[in-house]
Amino acid sequence: MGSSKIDYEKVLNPAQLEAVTTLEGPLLVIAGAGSGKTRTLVYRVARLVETAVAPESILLLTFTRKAAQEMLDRAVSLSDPRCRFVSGGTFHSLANRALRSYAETVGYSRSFAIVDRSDMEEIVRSLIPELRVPKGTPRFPKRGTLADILSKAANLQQPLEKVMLEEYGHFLEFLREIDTLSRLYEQYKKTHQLMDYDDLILNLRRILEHDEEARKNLSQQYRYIMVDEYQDTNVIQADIVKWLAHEHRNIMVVGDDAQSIYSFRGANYRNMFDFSIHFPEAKKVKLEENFRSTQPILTFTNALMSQAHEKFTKCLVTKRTGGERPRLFDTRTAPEQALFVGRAILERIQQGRSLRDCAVLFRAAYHSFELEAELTRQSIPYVKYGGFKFLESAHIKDFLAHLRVVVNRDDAVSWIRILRLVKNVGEGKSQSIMEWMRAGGISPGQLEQWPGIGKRDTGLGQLSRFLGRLSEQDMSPAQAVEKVMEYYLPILKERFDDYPRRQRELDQVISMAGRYKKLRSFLDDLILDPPTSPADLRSQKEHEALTLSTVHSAKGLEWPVVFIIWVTEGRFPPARAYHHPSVLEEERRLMYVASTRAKDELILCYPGQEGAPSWSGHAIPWGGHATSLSTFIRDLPEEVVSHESGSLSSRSERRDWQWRSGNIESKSPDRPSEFSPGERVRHPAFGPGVISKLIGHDKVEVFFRDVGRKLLLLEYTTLEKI
DNA sequence: CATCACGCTGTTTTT
DNA sequence: CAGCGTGATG
Repeated sequence: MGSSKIDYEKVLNPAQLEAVTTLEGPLLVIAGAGSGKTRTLVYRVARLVETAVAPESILLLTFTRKAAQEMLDRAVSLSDPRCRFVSGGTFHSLANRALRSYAETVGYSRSFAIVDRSDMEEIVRSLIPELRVPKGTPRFPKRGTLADILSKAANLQQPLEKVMLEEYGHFLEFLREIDTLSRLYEQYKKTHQLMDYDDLILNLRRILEHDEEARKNLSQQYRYIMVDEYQDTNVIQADIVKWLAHEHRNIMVVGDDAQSIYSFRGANYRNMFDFSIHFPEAKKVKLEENFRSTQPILTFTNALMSQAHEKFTKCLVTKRTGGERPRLFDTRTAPEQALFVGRAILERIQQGRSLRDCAVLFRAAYHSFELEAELTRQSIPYVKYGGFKFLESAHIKDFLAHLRVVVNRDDAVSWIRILRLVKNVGEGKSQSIMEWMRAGGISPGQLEQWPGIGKRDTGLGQLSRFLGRLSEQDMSPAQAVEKVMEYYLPILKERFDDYPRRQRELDQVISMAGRYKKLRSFLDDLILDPPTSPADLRSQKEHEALTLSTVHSAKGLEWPVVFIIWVTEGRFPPARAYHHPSVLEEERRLMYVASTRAKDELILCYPGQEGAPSWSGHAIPWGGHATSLSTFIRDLPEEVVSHESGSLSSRSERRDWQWRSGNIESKSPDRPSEFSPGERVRHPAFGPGVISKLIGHDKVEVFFRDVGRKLLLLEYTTLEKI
């Protein structure tokens, strides 16, 4: 390699070098956290391109598209601009691309639409009446749960009964109904040319299995395949890999069994073990040297994982010297935890850290609500990742639905959405209009010819003419979104009081459309690679801000200072109570992923009040168990993690947060007397109901701050009783 | 069709 | 508690 810009032997350690220079044949890389996995992939891409492999014939499958893009960008700046032409993306985007050519094989048209999770739930909702569940049946699962069950069965490729036995035992009595639902759902998708996330990969596999030509074409197109985060793939994805690499066998998979945290999606780290069964000649490489964290942090994570039941890796070690033990703080209660973290962040800033150096990680998005209120009070800027699905908020879905029906006329979900936005049209009318259109092969612009149209249905005429214009000419995505905005803005204003914010968000979506030539690619990308927050849409400029993130969204990232907050809560159903081994196992992996994000400093905290009430200040009703930080952390020895108290020192401080967080009950004699009618007061939590009780007024005006799915109350004003 | 009062129920993570 | 679904009422 005389022409190489890169001196691989110098920049890579021996294990990495082996992984990078083994270009032919199957290769399994077991890579511990922070062991330079991404680096290895990037260099391998560069190496392949340097050795005159056509970039288009390299496929890099990652967990998110962003991850693929970042790796390819790095490869470009490292070696060769042609690395830009490497195909990178997720299994889902690969499947989408393939299915746009071969959908007929699996009985679909190539113009099928993709439904996201909320669409799926909407379909399920519309099918439930057909199950004839007697009304008032107690404990029939909610649509979200039903969607979970269907999706899990699809992902695990197991019969409903088995999935329900294992994980939804409390719903077994409804097996028949759910089974029917499953069939109805499949049928619905077929008739309306819809595929959900699971169908994408399932159908890709089906094509690879049954369509010899497609298989040939695809495996010839991608001669060198790399899969990142292999521990997070499921059996279907493993099969896809198997088929794609069956002939040429140039397949490299990279993963860390300990970091498998997507079991809820059917991911199985055993795929890592099974790789050698499908590819017996596979070479194995272990990356064990950690380049990220200090040794005390790694000692902690090693201790954590040594208790795991099934594992086949590795002890993490580093050459980095020094560093402090991770610290574990018992903050007594959840509100104190928020205060504690807020303060600790400020301390780090005073010590010269930048906000960008710090991150706070947690298991579920809502766990940071209290902290967010605290950060707002302290005017600490933060960016939050994970949890709330920006794209699934009503106004965005409504807006996009108008485009989706133009691209795919059969997309019933979107049809019903936009029809119901029309005045005087609800569930009933939208359904019958749908059926009439399907039966007569009516085009969107002919909507106003619906025989059932009444004098008051002028809105239908408007919609009809609008859709007619929209589908007439071959519009660019940029023009199309402008047109939709024109039509939709009045509806938006009427339906939402907070329309200025929503309009701004729509403007951001609109601005994305300019980058696309085809409307369909624009819509597909929004579903397959959704922006995680409105902030994400703003130019990707780095903010000088603290990061808050769910552990899931923090995968692959690192920060000098990492806080982990673990919030007290119960678990449901009882069969999966917190002490259940499978829950502990899952939690342990999460904790592992979270703690291996830290470079220099790791701070864990938990509200230690055992059995503390968890939900809205009430005891957990279903007999589940409230727990503080799982015992597998608390029982770690002092040498590994220092146990400290994070409780607030002074009594007055404690009183202060107590009422600020709404913990004082209405009957409490301690009710703050500062409240007087008409006064505007800052208050961090809970809704008007609580406040009313607290202050003894039944009219309050509240001021919310939008923190995603939930609104956080910041201020309120009492109103005089009339 | 839209609105409201009432009763029931309870996890989260993402493509 | 609060979010959701249901059933009754304009």
